[in-house]
Amino acid sequence: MRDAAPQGTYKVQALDRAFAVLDLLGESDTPLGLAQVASSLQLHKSTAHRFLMVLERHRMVERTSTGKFRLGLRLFDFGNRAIEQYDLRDRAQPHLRRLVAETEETAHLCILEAARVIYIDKIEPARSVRMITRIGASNPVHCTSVGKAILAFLPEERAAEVVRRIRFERFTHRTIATAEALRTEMEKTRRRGYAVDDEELEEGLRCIAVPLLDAQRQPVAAVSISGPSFRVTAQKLPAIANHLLQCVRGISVDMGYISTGRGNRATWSA
Amino acid sequence: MRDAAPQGTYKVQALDRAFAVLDLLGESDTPLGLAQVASSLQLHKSTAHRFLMVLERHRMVERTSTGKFRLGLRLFDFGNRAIEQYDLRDRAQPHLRRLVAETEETAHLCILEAARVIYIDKIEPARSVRMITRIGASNPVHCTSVGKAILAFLPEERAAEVVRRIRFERFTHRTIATAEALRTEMEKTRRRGYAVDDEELEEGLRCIAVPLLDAQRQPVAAVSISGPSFRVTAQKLPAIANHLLQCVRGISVDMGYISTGRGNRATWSA
DNA sequence: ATAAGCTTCTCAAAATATGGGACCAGCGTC
DNA sequence: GACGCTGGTCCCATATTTTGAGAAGCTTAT
Repeated sequence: MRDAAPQGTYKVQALDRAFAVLDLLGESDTPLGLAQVASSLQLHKSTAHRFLMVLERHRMVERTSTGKFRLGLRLFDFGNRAIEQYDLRDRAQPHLRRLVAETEETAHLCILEAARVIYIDKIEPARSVRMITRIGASNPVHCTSVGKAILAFLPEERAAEVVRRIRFERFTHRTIATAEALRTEMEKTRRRGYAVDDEELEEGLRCIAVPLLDAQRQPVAAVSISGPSFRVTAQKLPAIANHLLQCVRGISVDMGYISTGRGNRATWSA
Repeated sequence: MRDAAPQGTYKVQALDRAFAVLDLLGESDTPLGLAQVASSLQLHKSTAHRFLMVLERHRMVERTSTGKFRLGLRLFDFGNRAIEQYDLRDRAQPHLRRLVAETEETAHLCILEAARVIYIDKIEPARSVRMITRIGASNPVHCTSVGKAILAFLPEERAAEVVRRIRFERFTHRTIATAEALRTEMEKTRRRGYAVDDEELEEGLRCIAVPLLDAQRQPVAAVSISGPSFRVTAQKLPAIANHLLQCVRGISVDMGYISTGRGNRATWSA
């Protein structure tokens, strides 16, 4: 209803509607009244009301003192359970902190899903202008350093699959706009070992990322450093890349992807 | 279906079922197959399948390589949006970090919902045994320091309302078991300015908490320090309480609840 | 006071989800 | 290597569930 048609052969109207409601509330930065929800979603008052009541019972939404609705904390609970399974986040955090201390710029930890990268964690340096990214949010692969870092080290087929799904949306005049250009960029990335987003997503923002490889040498995530272009200059990139590489190495060890010593157990096959 | 009857007059079967599915997946620490989901929830394969497909389309669940289901990252996204509105978390984090550095024990940030406290954030000291709490999880008010800290400073009516909702479940032999006992504990808490949970939730775990008051002097959250009883000794409590008080003061300032200087804008009324 | 706007509730109509069951695929066993 | 299982996908007539019109209650602004 809201974003794109509920394509797919399986349909449960109630769910589509419920999620549309949650989406709407999540999108809005101010709580919404019943009437607003109903009209935004073209639902009848009565229907919207019932949904909201049920969602409230499940604590998926909650009411402010004025009776308006906003997202509920049950979602927060679910969300945390959802990433828990990837305990990557927890393990990576200390390493990211060190990275931020070293570089004095914002670090992100991301994973790939479909043709988008999802921000799993963000660490900001002590005093810096707050970056706008929100943990849990996502961006297209083709215009982010993290996306490119993962993509570049994915096996041919899977990479192709991802590229096929990209809608080459443009954000700045530097945004990579064709699969072709992306392909050569991947080459470059592989050669130098790190990916760069040079104001391709946002004017004035430069990012650099390296992939985190699991025991099978498959990229499962990426770590990046982002900052204003005037601070994250081209000259500094190699040095930052080094910090990044050390950081992911640390995470890999912690995750058990690479053993520190030698006499280690054989690699698993998932 | 799952936990308690879907009471309440408003009903949307599909939603109850969908959430039951999510719940199940969230509860399980290993991905589940269609058959498992269907039988656990007493749904027909066919129905469970349809739900899972729809949930997958919405990225509320995702499939592992083996075809099993687990919670999806969309939930992570929603969850983060949900707490964003309380930007308390972000603002409090630096202060909590300092607190942890000072005390070398685990700090929690919690808010009250109904008769439970929800863990909004957790910071652990550099090297410590991992605490079992999960961010997003919740505990009853009557057996947590944070719960008591908030409760004690709530206006009479609201506190009574909360107490009325408590089911005095026992966890250890020290758990407060009656409204009466809780009431006197509240007195004590108010007098000394901080709340203590002395192995009331878990054997060997001692916690201490102070409330975070908003501009109207209403408790909106609580900050606690938790640790093994042998480290967090009775003698140390006052000292820790001091750190806690400084911490919440810092947060209050950051949130604009208390102005540092004098000539400030009038207080709002929500 | 009065009206406008928003929310809550009821109920008959009908569209929606349901689940029985067929079909298919993979796996472990014999 | 074949067989039988268990587990997953798909289709469709049925009836259960959701739907939404509208009436009634509230709240807030005029």
